[in-house]
Amino acid sequence: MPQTMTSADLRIRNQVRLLRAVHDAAEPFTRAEAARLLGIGRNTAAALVGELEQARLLHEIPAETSGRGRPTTLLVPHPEGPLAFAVDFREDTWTLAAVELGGAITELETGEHDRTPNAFAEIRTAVARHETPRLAVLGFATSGPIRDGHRLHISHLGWDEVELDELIGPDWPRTVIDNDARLAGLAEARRGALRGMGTALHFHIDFDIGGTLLLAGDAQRGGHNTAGEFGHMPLSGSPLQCMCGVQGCWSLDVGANALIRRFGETPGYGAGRELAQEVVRRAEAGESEAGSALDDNAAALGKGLGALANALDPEAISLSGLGVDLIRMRREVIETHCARALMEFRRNEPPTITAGRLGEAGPLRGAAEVAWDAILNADWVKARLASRR
Amino acid sequence: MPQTMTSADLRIRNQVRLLRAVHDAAEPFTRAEAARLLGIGRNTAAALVGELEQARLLHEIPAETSGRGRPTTLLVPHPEGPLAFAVDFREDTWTLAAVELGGAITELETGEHDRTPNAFAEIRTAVARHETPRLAVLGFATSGPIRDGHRLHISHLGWDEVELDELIGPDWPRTVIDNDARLAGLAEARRGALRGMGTALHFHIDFDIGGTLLLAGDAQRGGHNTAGEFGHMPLSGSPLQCMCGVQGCWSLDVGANALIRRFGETPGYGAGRELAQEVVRRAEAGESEAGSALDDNAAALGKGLGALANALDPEAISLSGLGVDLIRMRREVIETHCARALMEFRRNEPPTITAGRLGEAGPLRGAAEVAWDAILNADWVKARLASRR
DNA sequence: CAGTTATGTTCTTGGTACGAACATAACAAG
DNA sequence: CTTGTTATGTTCGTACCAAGAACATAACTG
Repeated sequence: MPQTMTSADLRIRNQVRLLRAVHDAAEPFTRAEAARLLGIGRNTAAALVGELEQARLLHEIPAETSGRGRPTTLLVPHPEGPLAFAVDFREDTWTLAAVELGGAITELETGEHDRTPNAFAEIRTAVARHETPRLAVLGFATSGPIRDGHRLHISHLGWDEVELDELIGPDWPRTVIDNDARLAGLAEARRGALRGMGTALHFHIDFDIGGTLLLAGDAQRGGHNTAGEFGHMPLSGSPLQCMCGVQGCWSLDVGANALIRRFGETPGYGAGRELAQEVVRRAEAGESEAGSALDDNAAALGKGLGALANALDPEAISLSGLGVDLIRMRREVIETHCARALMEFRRNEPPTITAGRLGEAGPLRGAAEVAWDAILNADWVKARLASRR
Repeated sequence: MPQTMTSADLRIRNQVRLLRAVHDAAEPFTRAEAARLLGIGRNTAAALVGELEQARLLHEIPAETSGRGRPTTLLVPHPEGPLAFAVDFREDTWTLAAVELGGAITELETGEHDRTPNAFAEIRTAVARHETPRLAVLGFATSGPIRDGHRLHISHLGWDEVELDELIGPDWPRTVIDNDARLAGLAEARRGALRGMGTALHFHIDFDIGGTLLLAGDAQRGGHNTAGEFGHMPLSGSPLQCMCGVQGCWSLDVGANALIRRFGETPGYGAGRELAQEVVRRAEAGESEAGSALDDNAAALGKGLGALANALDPEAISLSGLGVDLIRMRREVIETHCARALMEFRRNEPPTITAGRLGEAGPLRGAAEVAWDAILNADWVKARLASRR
């Protein structure tokens, strides 16, 4: 509500703040705590909550009493309240889940797909199978950049700027779509390792590196919605040509493709991920060639992270995908090379480098976040309150 | 005002929005236009403006009548309203200026300094010479990172993490300090080449490269206030060791130091800037060795810009310092190498690369912006309204 | 069992923006 | 020169909001 603001909008605004607080909180809180949190009176809080309860957005349940004072109620999502559906669309499979206010997630269905845009229709059917009047919004995580918000490019499926407006038609629920690496980062920023950070970075390391800059819990999208291709900066000095059309990309030295290339296989997609996992297993088993491949990967990763830290000064950096393995097995290599790439004056407070806390669920959780973001605003809440009185 | 919000705060909020609009507008606007802009009624606008006039924050002057309708007034800064002072602190000199709401700037004094922290005391004296009750806040642009907002490091003056809290004491006016490259970028984003951009980058090219990421008109500061050291990423493949302690920095190939090194001089500070300017002049005169040095500089610049564009997806990039010369004389080289470093799928909409519009005044104008930012908020305006009724 | 404490509830109050109706000062057309 | 048109200013009554004070309530404590 950056624009007009009447006293009636004030109420809505506080209700949105309250819903947002409930959604973002790590633990449920009581109505009295909510009043303190928002800086409003107990009487006002009661009025806000009352209306939200009527609109089936919040529900009050008796809080287990602790200490003195009149017992109060815990604010929880309404059992008949709106749901966000979240879809994680991967190379061969998809997952559909329902997410309540507050982030509680229930997996609804998973399926395989044929790697063609038909998959979207299948997913729409799956959504229909689980559709309920409670469904309010759908978040969709895919891979590859979505230019200008509607042209989807997934190179490993051979999708060349597929027009999303044709795949996601008017029969779809309200839908928000974004790419997996960005959404995984967003999820870490909201509910994972990057929670509470003002400036942070997240990288998902798969075949190559995708990532996102997170500022105050929001993922940055760039001018054409294609921000985040950190893997395509020449940060580790590779002499090779990248499939993206540029020479020397960081992704040539970090990720599954780099591991595979080391063992004489042609980088690409498909079975490459399993090959990379095998390299990790062998390295864990102590095989020296595999270990040294991991060393190189970790060194290049660290070097790039240090360079990015110079420019962007993150408080913390989280990793997902292969990054989790690298940090588990080669933390020291990463940190050493990161420090070496950091400007000297900042080596005494390097960014924390950590594994993401949401693991494989990152993109799905991130999709849920952007879905909820799309409705946790004055306009939607206002309409909801008006329709349910 | 993210926290409490009563109906009284609503008025303040709208008044801040109005002041912000006046400050940010390219051209003055009338009271009726203001009402439309803020989405409020004419009556409300009259009330807001009336109070702001009484607080000597806004002034109404008759607008030259155009077309039909009752004549209205133009909203301009109050002639006795608050002033921000802005300081640009450079290698050997400083400039002090006064800036009104809306950005109108008056230079007050310039001076030289002895390159020691004494300079701050001299500047404080100069401020005192021009001090008026109208002075509300001081913005200060310096060079070098200011860690955690209070430890200033200026390597070319040999200042190693000077404690700002000792230099800027309680006898100073309310003071906001930041580094020149970041402030120059902010100024471009607010009043220059990057105006209105959601995502943009600015780079100041001097001995090396400093810059800032600008999102929705705000410069990003990072977790320790040291974001912006883009020059210390290995973007152009230099094999050399950088003075910052890292190998391969972009700054080794772009900027005055790179030009100087090419001609056998030791990079460093002092006379280097003039040497670099001489190289530029010689190149303009057609001297081939100088021209080729410029080519290399421009190529490395373009390459780095492309890499950064992949990651951050700016709509536009502006340059200051030596960058202005490079873009004037070698635009094509920069753009060619930028395109080459861009991922293929985005080469058809590369970021606009342009010279900054504020030239040498960038840091000063940026300092004025952060100074005004510090007071154009609910708390300050509320206090001002309360004290002047 | 009485006192303490934290919270819920009720009612009054000051303040806000809005809408409608009217006033005003320019221009335009005859 | 007069009358209509147009955009803006002004006044007044209305709906709404959050705050504050006073009181009620339900636990715990000693």
